[in-house]
Amino acid sequence: MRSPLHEWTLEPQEAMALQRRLASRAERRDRIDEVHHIAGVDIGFEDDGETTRAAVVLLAWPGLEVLEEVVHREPTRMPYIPGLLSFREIPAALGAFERLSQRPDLVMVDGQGIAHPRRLGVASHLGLWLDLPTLGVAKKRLCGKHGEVPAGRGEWTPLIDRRRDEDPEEALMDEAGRVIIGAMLRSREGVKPVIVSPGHRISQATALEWVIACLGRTKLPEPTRLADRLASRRGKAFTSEKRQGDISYPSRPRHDR
DNA sequence: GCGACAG
DNA sequence: ATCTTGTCGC
Repeated sequence: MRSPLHEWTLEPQEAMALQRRLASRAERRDRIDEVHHIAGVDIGFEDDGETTRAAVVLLAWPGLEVLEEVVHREPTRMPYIPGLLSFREIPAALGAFERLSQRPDLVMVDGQGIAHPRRLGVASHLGLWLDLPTLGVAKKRLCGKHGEVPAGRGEWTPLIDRRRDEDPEEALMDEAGRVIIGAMLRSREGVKPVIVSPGHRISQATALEWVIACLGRTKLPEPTRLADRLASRRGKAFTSEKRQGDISYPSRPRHDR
């Protein structure tokens, strides 16, 4: 997948064309080895968006202890355009992964996997570049429809979309020819559901299983929650470079997100 | 033509 | 995403 021809600064039209080509290579079937390490990824911005800050947290499975964390900063290359998010966030994410001492067996990304108009959300795109199993955990919907989401923790409802650039071999379709692109998961009672969708080398069912397995008492699963905190300016004063081992964080009263 | 629109 | 204080509830 790694190709020097893949420019990260592209015109919207070119970026969309590239997404269509890459989407056909994103696998929706499980191709995961034994999971011992799970990584959480999230991106933040500084200086009015001039700088992109990528955070990666490596956790042990089972146990979810934090083994390593990396924060990487670099100049932002593209503006935010709905549907083209990966081109803006992935370069920095790759920089952070290069500094990680070991490759995880599964990566959880803040954003969509295939729950995307062209079936290539940031989680899918990143998975192709890293050639690792990835899944997306998003807080908001990009496309697709769904019914009411059950109230109980761990319950979910499928996120359905009309058929678009689908690969009949991999797509999960219903009798009406529509596609299941993700799941609206109630990760916590009384809180808006998160959207879980496969990124690369993982199925919808397995993606959901892993997210549920990594759920704590908060809305976001541990990998994404920790990466989110690290990438957010909340951790700014404490995330100068890279740290390892057991780390204690200053706990501030927060309620959501 | 009129909304919707990840982070 | 980011800018921001207090406030409500487990």
